[in-house]
Amino acid sequence: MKIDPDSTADFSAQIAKAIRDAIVSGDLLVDQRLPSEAELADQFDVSRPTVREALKRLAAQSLIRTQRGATGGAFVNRLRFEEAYDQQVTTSTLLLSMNSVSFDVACEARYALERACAPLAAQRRTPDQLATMRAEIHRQSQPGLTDEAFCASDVTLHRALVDGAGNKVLSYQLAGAVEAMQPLMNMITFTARSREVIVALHTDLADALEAGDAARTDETLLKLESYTRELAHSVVTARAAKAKHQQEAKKAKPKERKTV
Amino acid sequence: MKIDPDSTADFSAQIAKAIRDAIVSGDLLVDQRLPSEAELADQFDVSRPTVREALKRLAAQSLIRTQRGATGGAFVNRLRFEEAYDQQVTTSTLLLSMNSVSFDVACEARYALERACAPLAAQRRTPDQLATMRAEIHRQSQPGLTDEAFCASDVTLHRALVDGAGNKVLSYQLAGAVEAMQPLMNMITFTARSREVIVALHTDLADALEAGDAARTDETLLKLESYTRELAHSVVTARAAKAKHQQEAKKAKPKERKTV
DNA sequence: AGACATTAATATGTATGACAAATGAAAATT
DNA sequence: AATTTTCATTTGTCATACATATTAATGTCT
Repeated sequence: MKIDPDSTADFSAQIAKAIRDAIVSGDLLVDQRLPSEAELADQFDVSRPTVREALKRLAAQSLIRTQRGATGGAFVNRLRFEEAYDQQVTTSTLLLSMNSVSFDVACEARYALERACAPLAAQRRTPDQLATMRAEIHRQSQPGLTDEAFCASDVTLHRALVDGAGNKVLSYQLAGAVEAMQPLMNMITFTARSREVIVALHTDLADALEAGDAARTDETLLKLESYTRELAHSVVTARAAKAKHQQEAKKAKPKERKTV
Repeated sequence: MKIDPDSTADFSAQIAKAIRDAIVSGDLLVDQRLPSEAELADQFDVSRPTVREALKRLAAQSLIRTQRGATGGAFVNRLRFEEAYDQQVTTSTLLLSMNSVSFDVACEARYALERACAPLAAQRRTPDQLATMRAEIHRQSQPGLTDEAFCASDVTLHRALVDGAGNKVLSYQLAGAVEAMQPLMNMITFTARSREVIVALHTDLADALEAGDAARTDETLLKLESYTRELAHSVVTARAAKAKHQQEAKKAKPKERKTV
């Protein structure tokens, strides 16, 4: 194992890549122990801090875990779905917030993916998952609920729907899409009227799933999607109108400064 | 900013988490410069190597980028879809290979997701994307193609289908699902007959997309899924039969050792 | 004055050496 | 035989130094 001193990349990045490739290619197996930091430093002909930086990079991706002590060291980590979830969610959340993804695009993606689960969920959803959905629907109908709590409950309900498909890979792939939407959803102010509509649709959704009716599930999701987009749109136009109003007021009395 | 010396987690992990939270919460904005390593070391009351390990963790997740020189430092990185793709693909690939996910489960997830794109793609696919699909279909009909090249072409074709939905979020979410399947697909040996069938189905798929026929696109994808699963199943049973045969042969002549 | 070379300052990248702390295995003791 | 002690190994952390890249300021020459 050697690295290229002329490469533009850092040594630690090159070393991390070399080890990562070895893991992905199956050269290093799960739970297998890597050489100690000192040995790696020898092999790659770099210092120990440099090796450590490389190992921390891999640890950040959950590719290895480290253990102190006599029989310790760095071990190839069995990547679990739960760990992968978390990374997916943060990555997806940042992707949406940093790339000015419109609400419509994100919403379309989310419901397209959920609808992909619908037929499977109608067929396989467990009583437990159905109960989770009913419980969340009940919570959503409570009057005192904050908008954030309402959105969080919405995410839980939709996660139950996705998990209802009984396919771990599907659940994993959709976790990001569903949860990453939450910050965008949180920007919506839910009126009593809109909550009522959403709860009704959620109830339809649970009913359709309980009946094992894939077509009705799909229809309900379509309705939910269009209603959600309507809601978001009305929020956006309301904000724009408000901003315009404030701007005109400012023009009329230019002497007044911000009192925020 | 302070860290907990009594925590079980490494200092570098704690510092990475603190900075990551600041980025995710919007406390640190895109392209904003972090304090220098020396300043961070002061603020967190740790040494510079420890700060560097934390920064390398964040760099591994593409959350920051670093630049050398007088005006250099660590900057909050705008997470691009392309970078996120790569991480998604490696993560998904490892998830599948390390958790003994069955071909059926992965295949089901993949086609469920692709079918979610189908109606959108039928409506929006660009001529360019259609041309890509046609070109790959043509390549797949070449006789000299290796199995690996055939699978790679398959991935390219399906990526074009997914991208045809014209939704970046959707494309990103599905990149992992589609590409992560390739190693599993590579295990299939394609006979001339099976390639013929697949190419025919791919042609149907392109035709349906060209006609903007969502229903036919969906049907074709369903056929492709069931055929793919049939193929995989036949491979598995063939292997099992072969293994059984070899085992019996071994039993008959126990003196023979492995000659591999 | 303007163009170019020099220097200095700042930051990351890397190396060296040291010590602390955790951990398990071997050795010593009861 | 069971328990305690010792010890070797390995990661975690620190301090310091130097190399290198990059920019800004400075100086020099035409």
